[in-house]
Amino acid sequence: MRLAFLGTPDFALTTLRRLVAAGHEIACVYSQPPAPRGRGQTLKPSPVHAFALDQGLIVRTPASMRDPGEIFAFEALDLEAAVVVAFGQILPGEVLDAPVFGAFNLHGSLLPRWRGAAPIQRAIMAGDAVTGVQVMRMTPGLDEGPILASETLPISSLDTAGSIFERMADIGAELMARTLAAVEHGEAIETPQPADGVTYARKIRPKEARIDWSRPGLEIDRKIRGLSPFPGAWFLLPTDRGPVRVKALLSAFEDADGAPGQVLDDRLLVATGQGAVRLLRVQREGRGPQDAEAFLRGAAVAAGTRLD
RNA sequence: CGCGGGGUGGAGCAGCCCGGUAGCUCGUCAGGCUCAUAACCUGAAGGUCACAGGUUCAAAUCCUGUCCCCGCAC
Repeated sequence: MRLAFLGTPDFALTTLRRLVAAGHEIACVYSQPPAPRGRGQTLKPSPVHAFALDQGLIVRTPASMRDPGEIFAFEALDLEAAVVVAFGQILPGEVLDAPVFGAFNLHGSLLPRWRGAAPIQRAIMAGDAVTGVQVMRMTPGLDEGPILASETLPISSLDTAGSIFERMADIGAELMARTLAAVEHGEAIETPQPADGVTYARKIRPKEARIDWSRPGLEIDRKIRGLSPFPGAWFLLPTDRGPVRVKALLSAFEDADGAPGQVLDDRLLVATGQGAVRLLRVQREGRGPQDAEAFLRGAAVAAGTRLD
């Protein structure tokens, strides 16, 4: 089919690759404009943008798809369908209606639960045992369109946002490819979302990444895994040279008691407001991520240490 | 030129400020001990201290430049 692809991060790139491999004609790729991110303030194209350039695809990075000129250009593409995955912008109705078959979005939750920006992270932080990935027809409302395809994924106690993203990207890409084929052949079935069970997945803000050890251990464990690897739940570790910021990337809840923030053994078991959390993978500032074992080899944390 | 941290045997780190024999926790190999353990004991191999210059009697350490990695901010 003749498609436009709208997406930005690696998660979206997986689907774009799949659609290219499936032989679809990618009339244009849209992505968020290069921003001065990373160290050094350099302008860096998004993963989708970089891939598109590499493939020789046409790329557009408008600041807003609501711009009348952009809408006009989009309509002029004469599309059969638009595929949207983690694009990062709300699309106006004119854009959604422009392609013959409409616009389809890949979403990382079992709708209507976790509509919005950060469904995977919020599902883990809420302690959901199951999540999923779905293809939905886009409508003007926020993630309110009918569902065309759905696949569930269990969330284990050792899953992180990163591990779920990884699995979901592959499954989702496949799901989107199959759904487009069905749409093309007029075999797609659209099911409206249930009216009940609507929740919203607020965007992750760096501010919420600081660990408050007085919170219940289960909640802290979920936060650690839900925010891993990005932005990463963190705390301060006292050292000879002052407090060092350490990210917790993986953890497990354990039943143990102590003053919140106090380390209970020499293997990073930390007391919380209720129960304890064992840190399994960490990253201190300036260093790369490492398993607790490796971390402790170079920087032993004695029982009794108070984390902040 | 946004701010900051880092590159030291296979892994993780200390040493650098105040130049002067390469250190710690592990891993590996050999041997010993134990019913057993992330167990313990003995011994061994393994490093041009990221790279290139400079200063010095002497540089991991001080100075200059380059490459790579990471945290914040976004």
